[in-house]
Amino acid sequence: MQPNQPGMTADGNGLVSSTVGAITRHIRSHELAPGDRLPSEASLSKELSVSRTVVREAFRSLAAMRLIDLQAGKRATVAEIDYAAMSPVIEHGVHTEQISIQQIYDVRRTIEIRTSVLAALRRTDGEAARIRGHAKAMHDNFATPELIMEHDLAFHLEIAKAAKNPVFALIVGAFEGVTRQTWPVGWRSRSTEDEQYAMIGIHLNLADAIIDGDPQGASELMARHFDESVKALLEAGIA
Amino acid sequence: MQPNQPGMTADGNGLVSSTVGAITRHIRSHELAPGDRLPSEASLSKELSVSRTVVREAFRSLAAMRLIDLQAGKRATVAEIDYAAMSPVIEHGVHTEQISIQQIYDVRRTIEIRTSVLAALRRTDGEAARIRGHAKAMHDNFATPELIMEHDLAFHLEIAKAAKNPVFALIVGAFEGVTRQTWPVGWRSRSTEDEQYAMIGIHLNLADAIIDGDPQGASELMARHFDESVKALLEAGIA
DNA sequence: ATGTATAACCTGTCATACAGGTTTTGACCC
DNA sequence: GGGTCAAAACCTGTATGACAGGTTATACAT
Repeated sequence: MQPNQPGMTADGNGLVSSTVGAITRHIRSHELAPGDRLPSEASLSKELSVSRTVVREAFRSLAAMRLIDLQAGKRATVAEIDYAAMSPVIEHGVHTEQISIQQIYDVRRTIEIRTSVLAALRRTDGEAARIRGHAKAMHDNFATPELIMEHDLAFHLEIAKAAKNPVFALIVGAFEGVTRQTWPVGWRSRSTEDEQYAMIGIHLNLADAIIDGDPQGASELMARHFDESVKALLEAGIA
Repeated sequence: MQPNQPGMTADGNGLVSSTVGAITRHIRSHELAPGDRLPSEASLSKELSVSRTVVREAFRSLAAMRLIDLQAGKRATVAEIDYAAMSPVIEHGVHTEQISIQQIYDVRRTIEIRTSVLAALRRTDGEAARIRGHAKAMHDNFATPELIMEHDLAFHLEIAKAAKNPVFALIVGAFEGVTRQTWPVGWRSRSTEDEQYAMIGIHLNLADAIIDGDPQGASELMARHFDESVKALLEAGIA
Protein backbone atom coordinates (compact mmCIF):
# COMPACT_ATOMS: atom_id res chain seq x y z
CA MET A 1 0.00 0.00 0.00
CA GLN A 2 2.59 2.52 1.08
CA PRO A 3 5.43 3.04 -1.41
CA ASN A 4 8.52 0.90 -1.12
CA GLN A 5 11.13 2.44 1.18
CA PRO A 6 14.45 1.82 -0.54
CA GLY A 7 17.18 -0.04 1.35
CA MET A 8 20.83 -0.08 0.42
CA THR A 9 21.48 -3.68 1.28
CA ALA A 10 18.66 -5.86 0.07
CA ASP A 11 15.77 -4.03 -1.52
CA GLY A 12 15.46 -6.61 -4.22
CA ASN A 13 11.84 -7.07 -5.17
CA GLY A 14 9.46 -7.05 -2.26
CA LEU A 15 8.76 -5.20 0.92
CA VAL A 16 10.35 -7.96 2.95
CA SER A 17 13.71 -7.46 1.28
CA SER A 18 13.61 -3.72 1.88
CA THR A 19 12.69 -4.35 5.47
CA VAL A 20 15.57 -6.77 5.92
CA GLY A 21 17.81 -4.02 4.62
CA ALA A 22 16.28 -1.45 6.93
CA ILE A 23 16.75 -3.65 9.98
CA THR A 24 20.32 -4.43 8.97
CA ARG A 25 20.99 -0.73 8.62
CA HIS A 26 19.40 -0.13 11.99
CA ILE A 27 21.82 -2.59 13.57
CA ARG A 28 24.78 -0.92 11.90
CA SER A 29 23.83 2.70 12.38
CA HIS A 30 23.06 2.12 16.05
CA GLU A 31 26.20 0.00 16.35
CA LEU A 32 24.30 -2.75 18.09
CA ALA A 33 26.42 -5.50 19.59
CA PRO A 34 25.53 -9.17 20.08
CA GLY A 35 22.88 -9.44 22.77
CA ASP A 36 21.44 -5.96 22.17
CA ARG A 37 17.70 -5.83 21.65
CA LEU A 38 16.01 -4.73 18.46
CA PRO A 39 12.80 -2.70 18.29
CA SER A 40 9.56 -4.60 18.60
CA GLU A 41 7.71 -5.82 15.54
CA ALA A 42 4.96 -3.31 16.11
CA SER A 43 7.26 -0.30 16.35
CA LEU A 44 9.25 -1.32 13.28
CA SER A 45 6.01 -1.91 11.45
CA LYS A 46 4.90 1.62 12.27
CA GLU A 47 8.26 3.23 11.61
CA LEU A 48 8.74 1.58 8.22
CA SER A 49 5.07 1.81 7.23
CA VAL A 50 4.71 -1.89 6.52
CA SER A 51 2.49 -4.48 8.11
CA ARG A 52 3.61 -6.59 11.02
CA THR A 53 3.47 -9.56 8.64
CA VAL A 54 6.29 -8.07 6.61
CA VAL A 55 8.38 -7.25 9.65
CA ARG A 56 7.93 -10.79 10.95
CA GLU A 57 9.03 -12.32 7.65
CA ALA A 58 12.04 -10.02 7.63
CA PHE A 59 12.90 -11.13 11.17
CA ARG A 60 12.61 -14.76 10.10
CA SER A 61 14.97 -14.13 7.22
CA LEU A 62 17.55 -12.56 9.48
CA ALA A 63 17.13 -15.33 12.02
CA ALA A 64 17.65 -17.97 9.31
CA MET A 65 20.98 -16.35 8.44
CA ARG A 66 21.66 -16.22 12.17
CA LEU A 67 22.10 -12.48 12.29
CA ILE A 68 19.48 -12.20 15.02
CA ASP A 69 18.00 -14.48 17.69
CA LEU A 70 14.26 -14.89 18.20
CA GLN A 71 12.62 -16.10 21.39
CA ALA A 72 8.92 -16.24 22.16
CA GLY A 73 7.75 -13.25 24.12
CA LYS A 74 11.16 -11.61 24.13
CA ARG A 75 12.42 -9.00 21.75
CA ALA A 76 14.72 -10.04 18.93
CA THR A 77 18.40 -9.68 19.79
CA VAL A 78 21.55 -9.30 17.72
CA ALA A 79 23.15 -12.74 17.44
CA GLU A 80 26.64 -13.94 18.08
CA ILE A 81 28.36 -15.76 15.26
CA ASP A 82 27.08 -19.29 15.16
CA TYR A 83 29.49 -21.92 13.96
CA ALA A 84 26.58 -23.99 12.63
CA ALA A 85 25.01 -21.15 10.65
CA MET A 86 26.11 -22.38 7.28
CA SER A 87 25.64 -26.08 7.82
CA PRO A 88 22.21 -26.24 6.15
CA VAL A 89 23.55 -24.50 3.07
CA ILE A 90 26.26 -27.08 2.60
CA GLU A 91 23.90 -29.95 3.35
CA HIS A 92 21.50 -28.67 0.75
CA GLY A 93 24.27 -28.48 -1.81
CA VAL A 94 25.24 -32.06 -1.14
CA HIS A 95 21.70 -33.45 -1.15
CA THR A 96 20.91 -31.74 -4.44
CA GLU A 97 24.15 -33.07 -5.88
CA GLN A 98 25.64 -29.67 -6.48
CA ILE A 99 28.54 -30.47 -4.15
CA SER A 100 30.35 -33.80 -3.81
CA ILE A 101 31.79 -35.24 -0.62
CA GLN A 102 35.22 -35.27 -2.15
CA GLN A 103 34.99 -31.56 -2.90
CA ILE A 104 34.16 -30.93 0.73
CA TYR A 105 37.15 -32.92 1.87
CA ASP A 106 39.39 -30.93 -0.43
CA VAL A 107 38.19 -27.69 1.14
CA ARG A 108 38.47 -29.10 4.64
CA ARG A 109 42.00 -30.27 3.92
CA THR A 110 42.97 -26.81 2.75
CA ILE A 111 41.37 -25.06 5.70
CA GLU A 112 42.32 -27.46 8.43
CA ILE A 113 45.97 -27.72 7.50
CA ARG A 114 46.00 -24.00 8.16
CA THR A 115 44.02 -24.20 11.40
CA SER A 116 46.37 -26.89 12.70
CA VAL A 117 49.35 -24.62 12.05
CA LEU A 118 47.69 -21.64 13.70
CA ALA A 119 46.48 -23.74 16.60
CA ALA A 120 50.03 -24.99 17.22
CA LEU A 121 51.18 -21.37 17.33
CA ARG A 122 48.34 -19.77 19.24
CA ARG A 123 46.56 -22.34 21.37
CA THR A 124 46.00 -21.61 25.04
CA ASP A 125 46.70 -24.33 27.56
CA GLY A 126 42.99 -24.81 28.07
CA GLU A 127 42.40 -25.33 24.36
CA ALA A 128 45.34 -27.71 24.18
CA ALA A 129 43.84 -29.73 27.00
CA ARG A 130 40.44 -29.88 25.34
CA ILE A 131 41.93 -30.91 22.00
CA ARG A 132 43.92 -33.65 23.69
CA GLY A 133 40.82 -34.64 25.66
CA HIS A 134 38.75 -35.21 22.54
CA ALA A 135 41.50 -37.29 20.93
CA LYS A 136 41.79 -39.37 24.06
CA ALA A 137 38.02 -39.76 24.26
CA MET A 138 38.06 -41.12 20.71
CA HIS A 139 40.51 -43.75 21.87
CA ASP A 140 38.66 -44.53 25.08
CA ASN A 141 35.29 -44.97 23.38
CA PHE A 142 36.52 -47.31 20.71
CA ALA A 143 33.47 -49.53 21.08
CA THR A 144 31.00 -46.72 20.44
CA PRO A 145 31.44 -45.21 16.97
CA GLU A 146 28.87 -42.46 17.56
CA LEU A 147 30.94 -41.18 20.45
CA ILE A 148 34.14 -41.41 18.42
CA MET A 149 32.45 -39.36 15.74
CA GLU A 150 31.23 -36.67 18.14
CA HIS A 151 34.67 -36.29 19.68
CA ASP A 152 36.21 -36.29 16.22
CA LEU A 153 33.96 -33.41 15.17
CA ALA A 154 34.59 -31.55 18.42
CA PHE A 155 38.34 -32.14 18.00
CA HIS A 156 38.41 -30.47 14.61
CA LEU A 157 36.20 -27.60 15.71
CA GLU A 158 38.30 -27.01 18.82
CA ILE A 159 41.41 -26.77 16.67
CA ALA A 160 39.64 -24.21 14.50
CA LYS A 161 38.74 -22.20 17.59
CA ALA A 162 42.30 -22.40 18.86
CA ALA A 163 43.38 -20.82 15.57
CA LYS A 164 41.85 -17.59 16.96
CA ASN A 165 40.00 -16.77 13.78
CA PRO A 166 36.23 -17.17 13.94
CA VAL A 167 35.96 -17.44 10.18
CA PHE A 168 37.89 -20.69 10.20
CA ALA A 169 35.59 -22.00 12.91
CA LEU A 170 32.61 -20.87 10.84
CA ILE A 171 33.82 -22.85 7.85
CA VAL A 172 34.72 -25.94 9.80
CA GLY A 173 31.32 -25.76 11.48
CA ALA A 174 29.63 -25.51 8.11
CA PHE A 175 30.77 -29.02 7.31
CA GLU A 176 29.64 -30.62 10.56
CA GLY A 177 26.19 -31.58 9.34
CA VAL A 178 27.46 -33.28 6.24
CA THR A 179 30.31 -34.94 8.07
CA ARG A 180 27.89 -36.41 10.56
CA GLN A 181 26.19 -38.12 7.64
CA THR A 182 29.30 -39.45 5.92
CA TRP A 183 31.58 -40.21 8.85
CA PRO A 184 30.20 -43.72 9.47
CA VAL A 185 30.98 -44.64 5.88
CA GLY A 186 34.61 -43.72 6.29
CA TRP A 187 34.80 -45.48 9.62
CA ARG A 188 33.39 -48.74 8.31
CA SER A 189 35.66 -48.65 5.28
CA ARG A 190 38.59 -48.99 7.69
CA SER A 191 37.96 -52.68 7.83
CA THR A 192 40.40 -53.79 10.51
CA GLU A 193 40.71 -52.59 14.07
CA ASP A 194 44.33 -51.78 13.35
CA GLU A 195 43.26 -49.33 10.67
CA GLN A 196 40.71 -47.81 12.97
CA TYR A 197 43.22 -47.42 15.78
CA ALA A 198 45.66 -45.90 13.32
CA MET A 199 43.09 -43.27 12.39
CA ILE A 200 42.60 -42.41 16.05
CA GLY A 201 46.37 -42.47 16.52
CA ILE A 202 46.78 -39.66 14.03
CA HIS A 203 44.43 -37.57 16.11
CA LEU A 204 46.46 -38.26 19.23
CA ASN A 205 49.70 -37.36 17.47
CA LEU A 206 48.11 -34.24 16.03
CA ALA A 207 46.99 -33.19 19.50
CA ASP A 208 50.54 -33.69 20.74
CA ALA A 209 52.00 -31.62 17.93
CA ILE A 210 49.63 -28.78 18.79
CA ILE A 211 50.44 -29.06 22.47
CA ASP A 212 54.16 -29.02 21.68
CA GLY A 213 53.71 -25.91 19.54
CA ASP A 214 54.99 -27.75 16.48
CA PRO A 215 53.23 -26.23 13.45
CA GLN A 216 55.25 -28.22 10.93
CA GLY A 217 54.35 -31.53 12.55
CA ALA A 218 50.71 -30.53 13.00
CA SER A 219 50.47 -29.54 9.37
CA GLU A 220 51.91 -32.81 8.12
CA LEU A 221 49.68 -34.90 10.35
CA MET A 222 46.58 -33.02 9.31
CA ALA A 223 47.48 -33.44 5.64
CA ARG A 224 48.04 -37.16 6.16
CA HIS A 225 44.77 -37.47 8.05
CA PHE A 226 42.83 -36.00 5.16
CA ASP A 227 44.71 -37.97 2.52
CA GLU A 228 43.83 -41.17 4.33
CA SER A 229 40.24 -40.13 4.93
CA VAL A 230 39.72 -39.35 1.27
CA LYS A 231 41.29 -42.67 0.35
CA ALA A 232 38.93 -44.45 2.75
CA LEU A 233 35.89 -42.68 1.33
CA LEU A 234 36.92 -43.38 -2.24
CA GLU A 235 37.35 -47.06 -1.44
CA ALA A 236 33.87 -47.03 0.03
CA GLY A 237 32.62 -45.68 -3.26
CA ILE A 238 31.81 -42.12 -2.21
CA ALA A 239 32.78 -39.58 -4.77
CA MET B 1 -3.68 -25.41 17.79
CA GLN B 2 -2.73 -28.69 16.22
CA PRO B 3 0.08 -30.57 17.97
CA ASN B 4 3.60 -29.97 16.76
CA GLN B 5 4.62 -32.36 13.98
CA PRO B 6 8.19 -33.36 14.75
CA GLY B 7 10.88 -32.80 12.13
CA MET B 8 14.26 -34.44 12.11
CA THR B 9 16.24 -31.45 10.94
CA ALA B 10 15.08 -28.35 12.71
CA ASP B 11 12.13 -28.81 15.03
CA GLY B 12 13.66 -26.53 17.58
CA ASN B 13 10.97 -24.63 19.38
CA GLY B 14 8.22 -23.36 17.19
CA LEU B 15 6.00 -24.49 14.38
CA VAL B 16 8.10 -22.60 11.85
CA SER B 17 11.19 -24.63 12.68
CA SER B 18 9.31 -27.89 12.32
CA THR B 19 7.91 -26.72 9.04
CA VAL B 20 11.35 -25.79 7.76
CA GLY B 21 12.42 -29.31 8.64
CA ALA B 22 9.39 -30.81 6.92
CA ILE B 23 10.03 -28.87 3.72
CA THR B 24 13.70 -29.80 3.79
CA ARG B 25 12.73 -33.43 4.16
CA HIS B 26 10.26 -33.09 1.33
CA ILE B 27 13.04 -31.85 -0.94
CA ARG B 28 15.30 -34.73 0.03
CA SER B 29 12.77 -37.53 0.01
CA HIS B 30 11.45 -36.48 -3.38
CA GLU B 31 15.01 -35.92 -4.58
CA LEU B 32 14.14 -32.52 -5.95
CA ALA B 33 16.80 -30.89 -8.10
CA PRO B 34 17.50 -27.18 -8.55
CA GLY B 35 14.65 -25.61 -10.50
CA ASP B 36 12.05 -28.15 -9.38
CA ARG B 37 8.88 -26.66 -7.93
CA LEU B 38 7.73 -27.09 -4.36
CA PRO B 39 4.12 -27.52 -3.31
CA SER B 40 2.07 -24.37 -2.91
CA GLU B 41 1.78 -22.64 0.44
CA ALA B 42 -1.86 -23.65 0.69
CA SER B 43 -1.25 -27.34 0.10
CA LEU B 44 1.68 -27.46 2.51
CA SER B 45 -0.41 -25.61 5.02
CA LYS B 46 -3.13 -28.24 4.73
CA GLU B 47 -0.76 -31.20 4.66
CA LEU B 48 1.20 -30.08 7.72
CA SER B 49 -1.83 -28.73 9.58
CA VAL B 50 -0.38 -25.29 10.12
CA SER B 51 -1.53 -21.90 8.95
CA ARG B 52 -0.31 -20.36 5.75
CA THR B 53 1.48 -17.77 7.91
CA VAL B 54 3.73 -20.49 9.30
CA VAL B 55 4.44 -21.98 5.88
CA ARG B 56 5.29 -18.55 4.54
CA GLU B 57 7.71 -17.83 7.38
CA ALA B 58 9.31 -21.22 6.78
CA PHE B 59 9.67 -20.40 3.09
CA ARG B 60 11.26 -17.08 3.98
CA SER B 61 13.75 -18.86 6.22
CA LEU B 62 14.73 -21.26 3.47
CA ALA B 63 14.94 -18.43 0.97
CA ALA B 64 17.21 -16.45 3.31
CA MET B 65 19.60 -19.40 3.41
CA ARG B 66 19.19 -19.58 -0.36
CA LEU B 67 17.92 -23.15 -0.37
CA ILE B 68 14.86 -22.09 -2.34
CA ASP B 69 13.90 -19.26 -4.68
CA LEU B 70 10.72 -17.22 -4.27
CA GLN B 71 9.04 -15.22 -7.00
CA ALA B 72 5.73 -13.42 -6.83
CA GLY B 73 2.92 -15.48 -8.29
CA LYS B 74 5.14 -18.44 -9.05
CA ARG B 75 5.68 -21.48 -6.90
CA ALA B 76 8.83 -21.74 -4.81
CA THR B 77 11.64 -23.63 -6.52
CA VAL B 78 14.70 -25.46 -5.30
CA ALA B 79 17.64 -23.08 -5.62
CA GLU B 80 21.01 -23.45 -7.19
CA ILE B 81 23.99 -22.72 -5.01
CA ASP B 82 24.43 -19.00 -4.78
CA TYR B 83 27.94 -17.70 -4.39
CA ALA B 84 26.63 -14.70 -2.46
CA ALA B 85 24.57 -16.72 0.01
CA MET B 86 26.93 -16.26 2.92
CA SER B 87 27.97 -12.69 2.29
CA PRO B 88 25.49 -11.17 4.76
CA VAL B 89 26.68 -13.51 7.49
CA ILE B 90 30.27 -12.37 7.12
CA GLU B 91 29.26 -8.72 6.82
CA HIS B 92 27.29 -9.00 10.01
CA GLY B 93 30.27 -10.52 11.78
CA VAL B 94 32.47 -7.65 10.67
CA HIS B 95 30.02 -4.90 11.52
CA THR B 96 29.44 -6.29 15.00
CA GLU B 97 33.18 -6.57 15.48
CA GLN B 98 33.16 -10.31 15.87
CA ILE B 99 35.42 -10.68 12.82
CA SER B 100 38.32 -8.42 11.81
CA ILE B 101 39.34 -7.56 8.29
CA GLN B 102 42.73 -9.08 8.87
CA GLN B 103 41.15 -12.38 9.86
CA ILE B 104 39.21 -12.37 6.61
CA TYR B 105 42.35 -11.77 4.62
CA ASP B 106 44.05 -14.66 6.37
CA VAL B 107 41.22 -16.98 5.37
CA ARG B 108 41.15 -15.61 1.84
CA ARG B 109 44.89 -16.10 1.55
CA THR B 110 44.57 -19.72 2.61
CA ILE B 111 41.67 -20.44 0.30
CA GLU B 112 42.79 -18.51 -2.72
CA ILE B 113 46.31 -19.88 -2.81
CA ARG B 114 44.59 -23.21 -3.23
CA THR B 115 42.11 -21.98 -5.84
CA SER B 116 44.94 -20.47 -7.86
CA VAL B 117 46.72 -23.83 -7.90
CA LEU B 118 43.59 -25.72 -8.87
CA ALA B 119 42.68 -23.12 -11.48
CA ALA B 120 46.10 -23.46 -13.08
CA LEU B 121 45.53 -27.21 -13.28
CA ARG B 122 41.89 -27.34 -14.27
CA ARG B 123 40.90 -24.11 -16.00
CA THR B 124 39.16 -24.32 -19.35
CA ASP B 125 40.25 -22.00 -22.13
CA GLY B 126 37.11 -19.96 -21.66
CA GLU B 127 37.78 -19.48 -17.96
CA ALA B 128 41.40 -18.58 -18.70
CA ALA B 129 40.21 -15.93 -21.13
CA ARG B 130 37.75 -14.48 -18.65
CA ILE B 131 40.36 -14.38 -15.89
CA ARG B 132 42.81 -12.63 -18.19
CA GLY B 133 40.03 -10.33 -19.34
CA HIS B 134 39.30 -9.12 -15.82
CA ALA B 135 42.99 -8.51 -15.11
CA LYS B 136 43.30 -6.55 -18.33
CA ALA B 137 40.15 -4.59 -17.55
CA MET B 138 41.70 -3.59 -14.22
CA HIS B 139 44.63 -2.17 -16.14
CA ASP B 140 42.51 -0.50 -18.79
CA ASN B 141 40.22 1.22 -16.29
CA PHE B 142 42.99 2.66 -14.18
CA ALA B 143 41.19 5.99 -13.87
CA THR B 144 38.02 4.45 -12.43
CA PRO B 145 38.67 2.69 -9.13
CA GLU B 146 35.13 1.34 -8.85
CA LEU B 147 35.62 -0.54 -12.11
CA ILE B 148 39.01 -1.80 -11.01
CA MET B 149 37.38 -3.11 -7.87
CA GLU B 150 34.56 -4.86 -9.69
CA HIS B 151 36.97 -6.57 -12.05
CA ASP B 152 39.22 -7.45 -9.13
CA LEU B 153 36.30 -9.15 -7.37
CA ALA B 154 35.22 -10.91 -10.55
CA PHE B 155 38.83 -11.98 -11.17
CA HIS B 156 39.08 -13.74 -7.83
CA LEU B 157 35.64 -15.32 -8.15
CA GLU B 158 36.39 -16.55 -11.65
CA ILE B 159 39.56 -18.23 -10.38
CA ALA B 160 37.51 -19.91 -7.69
CA LYS B 161 35.06 -21.16 -10.31
CA ALA B 162 37.90 -22.41 -12.47
CA ALA B 163 39.03 -24.51 -9.50
CA LYS B 164 35.98 -26.68 -10.24
CA ASN B 165 34.87 -26.86 -6.65
CA PRO B 166 31.72 -24.88 -5.84
CA VAL B 167 32.58 -24.76 -2.15
CA PHE B 168 35.63 -22.64 -2.86
CA ALA B 169 33.50 -20.31 -4.95
CA LEU B 170 30.98 -20.18 -2.12
CA ILE B 171 33.64 -19.10 0.34
CA VAL B 172 35.22 -16.55 -1.96
CA GLY B 173 31.76 -15.17 -2.70
CA ALA B 174 31.07 -14.89 1.02
CA PHE B 175 33.76 -12.24 1.28
CA GLU B 176 32.63 -10.13 -1.64
CA GLY B 177 30.36 -7.87 0.38
CA VAL B 178 33.01 -7.05 2.93
CA THR B 179 35.69 -6.65 0.32
CA ARG B 180 33.56 -4.15 -1.51
CA GLN B 181 33.58 -2.05 1.64
CA THR B 182 37.30 -2.28 2.41
CA TRP B 183 38.81 -2.39 -1.07
CA PRO B 184 38.95 1.42 -1.50
CA VAL B 185 40.94 1.70 1.72
CA GLY B 186 43.58 -0.67 0.42
CA TRP B 187 43.63 1.06 -2.94
CA ARG B 188 44.14 4.52 -1.50
CA SER B 189 46.87 3.28 0.83
CA ARG B 190 48.91 2.51 -2.29
CA SER B 191 49.86 6.11 -2.47
CA THR B 192 51.76 6.27 -5.76
CA GLU B 193 50.58 5.27 -9.19
CA ASP B 194 53.56 2.92 -9.39
CA GLU B 195 52.31 1.01 -6.39
CA GLN B 196 48.82 0.86 -7.86
CA TYR B 197 50.11 -0.38 -11.21
CA ALA B 198 52.23 -2.95 -9.39
CA MET B 199 49.12 -4.29 -7.67
CA ILE B 200 47.38 -4.64 -11.00
CA GLY B 201 50.54 -6.16 -12.46
CA ILE B 202 50.37 -9.02 -10.00
CA HIS B 203 46.89 -9.78 -11.27
CA LEU B 204 48.14 -9.83 -14.84
CA ASN B 205 51.01 -12.13 -13.95
CA LEU B 206 48.70 -14.37 -11.96
CA ALA B 207 46.37 -14.62 -14.94
CA ASP B 208 49.31 -15.60 -17.11
CA ALA B 209 50.45 -18.27 -14.65
CA ILE B 210 46.96 -19.77 -14.69
CA ILE B 211 46.82 -19.62 -18.48
CA ASP B 212 50.23 -21.30 -18.68
CA GLY B 213 49.11 -24.05 -16.34
CA ASP B 214 51.78 -23.13 -13.81
CA PRO B 215 50.39 -23.94 -10.35
CA GLN B 216 53.66 -23.15 -8.58
CA GLY B 217 53.84 -19.69 -10.08
CA ALA B 218 50.16 -19.01 -9.51
CA SER B 219 50.48 -20.03 -5.89
CA GLU B 220 53.47 -17.75 -5.27
CA LEU B 221 51.83 -14.79 -6.95
CA MET B 222 48.61 -15.23 -5.03
CA ALA B 223 50.54 -15.45 -1.75
CA ARG B 224 52.46 -12.32 -2.61
CA HIS B 225 49.27 -10.53 -3.59
CA PHE B 226 47.73 -11.20 -0.21
CA ASP B 227 50.88 -10.38 1.72
CA GLU B 228 51.02 -7.01 0.04
CA SER B 229 47.30 -6.39 0.46
CA VAL B 230 47.47 -7.09 4.16
CA LYS B 231 50.48 -4.82 4.45
CA ALA B 232 48.58 -2.06 2.65
CA LEU B 233 45.55 -2.46 4.92
CA LEU B 234 47.69 -2.47 8.05
CA GLU B 235 49.41 0.72 6.94
CA ALA B 236 45.99 2.26 6.44
CA GLY B 237 45.22 1.36 10.04
CA ILE B 238 42.72 -1.42 9.44
CA ALA B 239 43.14 -4.29 11.80
C1' DA C 1 14.48 -0.27 50.03
C1' DT C 2 12.63 -4.57 48.79
C1' DG C 3 9.56 -7.84 47.18
C1' DT C 4 5.55 -9.10 44.77
C1' DA C 5 1.26 -8.74 42.11
C1' DT C 6 -0.57 -6.87 38.33
C1' DA C 7 -0.77 -4.38 34.16
C1' DA C 8 1.35 -3.44 29.81
C1' DC C 9 3.86 -5.29 26.27
C1' DC C 10 5.53 -8.66 23.09
C1' DT C 11 5.76 -12.68 20.17
C1' DG C 12 3.54 -16.99 17.94
C1' DT C 13 -0.16 -18.55 15.46
C1' DC C 14 -4.57 -18.37 13.15
C1' DA C 15 -8.26 -16.64 9.91
C1' DT C 16 -9.67 -13.71 6.33
C1' DA C 17 -9.37 -10.55 2.53
C1' DC C 18 -7.83 -8.75 -1.70
C1' DA C 19 -4.54 -7.10 -5.42
C1' DG C 20 -1.74 -8.53 -8.91
C1' DG C 21 1.05 -12.03 -11.34
C1' DT C 22 1.06 -17.02 -13.40
C1' DT C 23 -0.57 -21.30 -15.04
C1' DT C 24 -4.14 -24.07 -16.72
C1' DT C 25 -8.45 -24.66 -19.11
C1' DG C 26 -11.30 -24.52 -22.67
C1' DA C 27 -13.44 -22.59 -26.46
C1' DC C 28 -12.86 -21.18 -31.00
C1' DC C 29 -10.85 -21.11 -35.45
C1' DC C 30 -8.16 -22.99 -39.18
C1' DG D 1 -6.22 -32.55 -35.30
C1' DG D 2 -3.59 -28.69 -34.05
C1' DG D 3 -2.84 -24.01 -32.90
C1' DT D 4 -4.32 -19.43 -30.72
C1' DC D 5 -6.09 -16.71 -27.33
C1' DA D 6 -9.10 -15.24 -23.59
C1' DA D 7 -11.01 -16.45 -19.38
C1' DA D 8 -10.90 -19.00 -15.23
C1' DA D 9 -8.41 -21.02 -11.54
C1' DC D 10 -4.50 -20.77 -8.92
C1' DC D 11 -0.76 -18.66 -6.47
C1' DT D 12 1.93 -15.33 -3.94
C1' DG D 13 2.52 -10.62 -1.48
C1' DT D 14 0.64 -7.75 1.80
C1' DA D 15 -2.68 -5.95 5.23
C1' DT D 16 -5.78 -6.38 9.24
C1' DG D 17 -7.61 -8.18 13.31
C1' DA D 18 -7.76 -11.54 16.97
C1' DC D 19 -6.15 -14.18 20.84
C1' DA D 20 -3.11 -17.32 23.71
C1' DG D 21 0.78 -17.47 26.29
C1' DG D 22 5.35 -15.76 27.72
C1' DT D 23 8.16 -11.43 29.39
C1' DT D 24 9.02 -7.00 31.27
C1' DA D 25 7.87 -2.99 33.69
C1' DT D 26 5.00 -0.63 36.98
C1' DA D 27 3.08 0.31 41.16
C1' DC D 28 1.72 -0.92 45.39
C1' DA D 29 2.39 -2.92 49.95
C1' DT D 30 5.43 -3.90 53.51
